[in-house]
Amino acid sequence: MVSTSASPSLSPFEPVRRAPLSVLVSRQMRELIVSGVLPLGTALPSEKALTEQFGVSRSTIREALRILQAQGLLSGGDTVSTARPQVSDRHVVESAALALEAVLRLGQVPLTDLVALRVVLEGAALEHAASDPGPEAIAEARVLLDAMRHAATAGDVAAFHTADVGFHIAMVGAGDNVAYRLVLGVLREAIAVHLLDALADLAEPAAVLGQLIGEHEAVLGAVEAGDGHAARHQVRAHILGFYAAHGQAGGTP
Amino acid sequence: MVSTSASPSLSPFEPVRRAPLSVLVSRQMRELIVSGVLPLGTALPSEKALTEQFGVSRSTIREALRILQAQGLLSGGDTVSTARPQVSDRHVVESAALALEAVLRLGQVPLTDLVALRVVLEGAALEHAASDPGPEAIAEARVLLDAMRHAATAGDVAAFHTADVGFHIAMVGAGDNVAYRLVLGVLREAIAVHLLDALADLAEPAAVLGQLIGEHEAVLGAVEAGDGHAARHQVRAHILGFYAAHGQAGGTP
DNA sequence: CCTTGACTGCTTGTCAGACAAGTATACCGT
DNA sequence: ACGGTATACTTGTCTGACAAGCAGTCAAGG
Repeated sequence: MVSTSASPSLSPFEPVRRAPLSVLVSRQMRELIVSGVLPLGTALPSEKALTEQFGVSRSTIREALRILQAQGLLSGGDTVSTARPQVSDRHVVESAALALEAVLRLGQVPLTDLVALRVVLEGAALEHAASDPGPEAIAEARVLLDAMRHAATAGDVAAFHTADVGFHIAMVGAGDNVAYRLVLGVLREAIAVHLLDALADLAEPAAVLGQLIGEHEAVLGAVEAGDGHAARHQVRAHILGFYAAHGQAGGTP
Repeated sequence: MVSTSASPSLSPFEPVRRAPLSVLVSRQMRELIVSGVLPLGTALPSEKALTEQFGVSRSTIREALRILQAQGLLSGGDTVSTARPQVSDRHVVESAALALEAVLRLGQVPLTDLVALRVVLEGAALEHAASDPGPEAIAEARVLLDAMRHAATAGDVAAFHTADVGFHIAMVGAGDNVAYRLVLGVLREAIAVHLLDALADLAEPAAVLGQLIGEHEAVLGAVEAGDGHAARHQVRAHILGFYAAHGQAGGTP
């Protein structure tokens, strides 16, 4: 039975607008998940079992499960299989990115605002990272820098872009602040499509990619040298410079 | 008929794992929404009509609608009514905030990291705002500051908290960068519960609230004076000071 | 003319039951 | 012990049904 204890009708003349059962069930399950009662990786019982546990029909359970999957708290939903959905948190970030992308594409947020935010955030993250860079993140960044070089010589813009995104994420991850990594991950994912458009529309790809690689090297060098100030300014110049030169391609004015 | 044209099986030996129809339908509808074919405020057709348009059964349509509601792209879902869900973007931010809150409560992000992020972000936003503060935002901030004073004298911690949150949002909104407002809104919503706990646990509420009001006044003054540097440093001190003194209450270590 | 009331649809929320396709498991023969 | 089959179970989807609420419509009565 779903507890319907919520919302005591404070104003007696307003009819009690209870939420649909499916939403109530999803909230209860959500609470079980985020409160840790159902640890990450737990496989949920079958829909029939949930039917009995919550005292509602399978349709209702299924709607609740869809809600939780959309919120990123349950795996699955992307493929049809008999595998039971698992409690997961990987898709939560993806869900947040999806939300941000929706706001973006609905035209509520100009790209320039988003870029300004990214400059501030990434600058701060790198400044923080420079004080004590994680060695494995630095190593990963170096690998991705190599990948960028190869992609540039091969003229593979898409591969370059992938490595580029990875590089920035790795650099931000070199600091140990999870919040930076999270928000910047979302930001990047939302901006990525614009960026790829801009790269694809380049008149002289080789020259631009070469310059970008140089700027990446400078950023990496500054962080390795522990010079947070320089890292911040260089990443700022790197991002703003690119958007000033090639940012108009994507379309968002 | 839902177009199943996506994902041409590139590797013929991997069985084509198509996504459930409900997910496909939700993606199509999502695309219609974010691409602007269905403008904000549009009321969706009835479920039966959608049934015919997409060539799937009502159960499938309903699951798709639940997904879109969870993503914040459709209104409704919180109350049961015959009103058709409307295309909306207000709930998208809420959805992002929900995702962030989930990550937080799952223990993936320490509160200190989040606070550090907020300091950087809010500092940058206020520095930006100081260069050209929106007068109506400033007026709103002043009203909320008054509300804080009244709440403090009345000893109403909850009201103080509400006004506090509103003040910070108004100040950030004084700059015209939508991205700052968006992300900080999400951040605040995620932090809010910790903050309220901390306020409720104060040993000497009156003194602390008084000090907070003073700090808020200083921040407002700096922005009005156009001194971005001072605004950034003051809001930084304001946030870090509070969390250093009272931040342990919420529980997240 | 305006209000009131009943009636008729239509919509959502929920349930029960059915079936296909795929998978896991148990069981059985070698 | 091992391989292969049969069975049970799971998810995805459809169909049909019913209660409750809301929007009209339309006639009766003031």
